[in-house]
Amino acid sequence: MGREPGVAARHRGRRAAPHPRQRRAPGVRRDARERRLGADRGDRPLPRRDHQAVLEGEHGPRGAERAAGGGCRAADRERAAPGGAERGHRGRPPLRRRGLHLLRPRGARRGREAPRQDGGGRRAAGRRLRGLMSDNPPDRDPAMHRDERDRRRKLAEIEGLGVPAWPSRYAASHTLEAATEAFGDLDGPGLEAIPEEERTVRVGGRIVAIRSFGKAAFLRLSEGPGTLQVHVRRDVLTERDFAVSKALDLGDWVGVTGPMFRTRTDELTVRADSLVFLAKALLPLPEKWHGLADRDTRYRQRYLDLLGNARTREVFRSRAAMVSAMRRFMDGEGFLEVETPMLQPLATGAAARPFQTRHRALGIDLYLRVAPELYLKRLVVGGFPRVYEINRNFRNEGLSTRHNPEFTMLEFYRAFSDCADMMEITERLVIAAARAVLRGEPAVFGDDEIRFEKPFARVSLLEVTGAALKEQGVPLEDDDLRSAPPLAEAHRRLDLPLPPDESAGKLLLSLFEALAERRLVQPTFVTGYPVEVSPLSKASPEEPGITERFELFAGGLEIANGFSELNDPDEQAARFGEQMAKRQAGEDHAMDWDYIEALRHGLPPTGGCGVGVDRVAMLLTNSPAIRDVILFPHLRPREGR
RNA sequence: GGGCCCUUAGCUCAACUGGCAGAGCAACUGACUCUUAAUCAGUAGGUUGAAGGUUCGAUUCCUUCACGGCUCACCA
Repeated sequence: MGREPGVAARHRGRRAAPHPRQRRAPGVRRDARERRLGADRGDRPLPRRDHQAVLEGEHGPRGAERAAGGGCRAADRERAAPGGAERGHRGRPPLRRRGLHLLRPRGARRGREAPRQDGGGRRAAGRRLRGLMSDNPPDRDPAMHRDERDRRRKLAEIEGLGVPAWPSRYAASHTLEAATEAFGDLDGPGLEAIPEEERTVRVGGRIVAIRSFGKAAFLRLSEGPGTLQVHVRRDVLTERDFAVSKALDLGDWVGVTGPMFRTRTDELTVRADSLVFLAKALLPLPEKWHGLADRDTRYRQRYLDLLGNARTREVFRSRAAMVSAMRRFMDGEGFLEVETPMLQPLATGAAARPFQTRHRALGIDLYLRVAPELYLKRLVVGGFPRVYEINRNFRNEGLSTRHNPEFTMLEFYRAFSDCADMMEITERLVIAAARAVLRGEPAVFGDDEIRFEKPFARVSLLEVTGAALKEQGVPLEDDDLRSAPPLAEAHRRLDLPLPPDESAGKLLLSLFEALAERRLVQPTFVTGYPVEVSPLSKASPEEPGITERFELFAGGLEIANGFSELNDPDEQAARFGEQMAKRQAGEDHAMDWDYIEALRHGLPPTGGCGVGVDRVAMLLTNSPAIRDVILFPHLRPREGR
């Protein structure tokens, strides 16, 4: 609420003196100026059903009505008493809501008759509904877009013609995409050579462009990934269908039946022999040239973004393709897809602040999970040696271009595997995901080109951080990179804030994140994470302070984190204990005795890995912000207004 | 929470050093039966985010606030 249009509408409603408008009988031709939305492609394909119906003889207005009437009752009534529904509306002026004239001093001054009709029970119901939604009198309701009045008037015109305004069903013979595919290969003469019945289609879509010529018009329909032009002619349509066509607005949904042909400019087009009204858009489409540009509106009203911006639709198609490729890959590797609790009594598996909630019946507090990790490993204990889950995690932290409070992670575990195996499979997984979206092309991410090709670089945390420090003019010896005081000194010299826990491991990781992470553009496995920052990974037998763990970076983003799972229950209990002892402000660690008990039943040597699905989607769709790959990202709630 | 930036018609944006607030698109009225950002003629649409200050005069300069963005911090 409180979006710009509403605010402006409020001002206008209060003080603007609308220009007097001629009253017209329903169905009278409206303006003939053309309107249009930038041509684009739609998104979802429509289910193909009854595609043959039209080709089996349901041509013409009759058939169209039948389809529009949702079957039936409405259409049958219509046939029984043509124009019957019209009577109730005939003679009424177009929709104006009662009391509007009070706000129109100029019109009144000019002596123009103030509109004061009720518009029928349906109108009244709509008004009551709006009354419920808002404390404002309807005519100054800020929720009423300035264009909505006109659109409601046209809706009334359509209803006044006896046409069902909100039919239930539409039996298309083709999706727009399918119709284009079926006839797109034929040129004009080629189409003419086919009998009309055989090139007749029944298609539906949203009107995204109207170019009107008084007695004829071109409509551009959009539906799913398809788009198709429709030619409307007065000498072809029934009088009523033509009247409906004159009352259409951009954004409305219609269906048409007629033969395909090619225009003089060679565009594949349906000649509308009949036209069915399917649904009204009371609010206008996003702006036609620039699309929807306002970031905030794009996120808050994603449907408008999808409607107006082909690029947005493409991003989310790519994301879907990527996720299904990941799923196919895991299935192909013999992993079992599982679902583990989102509501957990303890938020474990990652060091992050959880969201807290309450279960009434049980009388307990629960947390939204921060990671599925410990549950998935319980499943390995239970005898599912390969499991994975693609699902949401919730972390009660700040929002940024790389963080959304809920994000999607693919997490998988494989028995008899270690960190190195996990790197190998992660590499193949990420390449498979990239291939599904990019089809072999390198990923363009900002100014960089990222090549998801075997083998990904491998580098140790010590090496890469040491090199970055050296470049910053703060060279440290290997020993110093493992020791807290020199690492803390490096922070001071580089004017970096110290992490709350000043262990050597945290300090090293802090320097890595500050100096090195962003520069890992090509896919790179970083290995050798200190034990202090890896409480769930197994320590290396050779280097006691170092774990068998890796993180994968690309485009400067962390996209995966995997390790040899710590399966010694005593060691795990000790690590949890250390964490609790060191508990810092904000860090909310807990001893998960239930998990320890599971480990005591014996977890085989297991490798695990989590992949940030949103982050990978960012890389593969060249999206600089995580919000661009999440359909409905979290935003600060709108205030005031 | 800190820093920087933005806010002008429904949308996208102009408006010189402080001097009558504009355009395109959308809307509305009219013309037009093959258009492709169709075209043509006309109409309407603004408390320039809010409040205060400086000034003869504020969209413009100053202060505060609000909304939004970016960024930093937080985020094993």
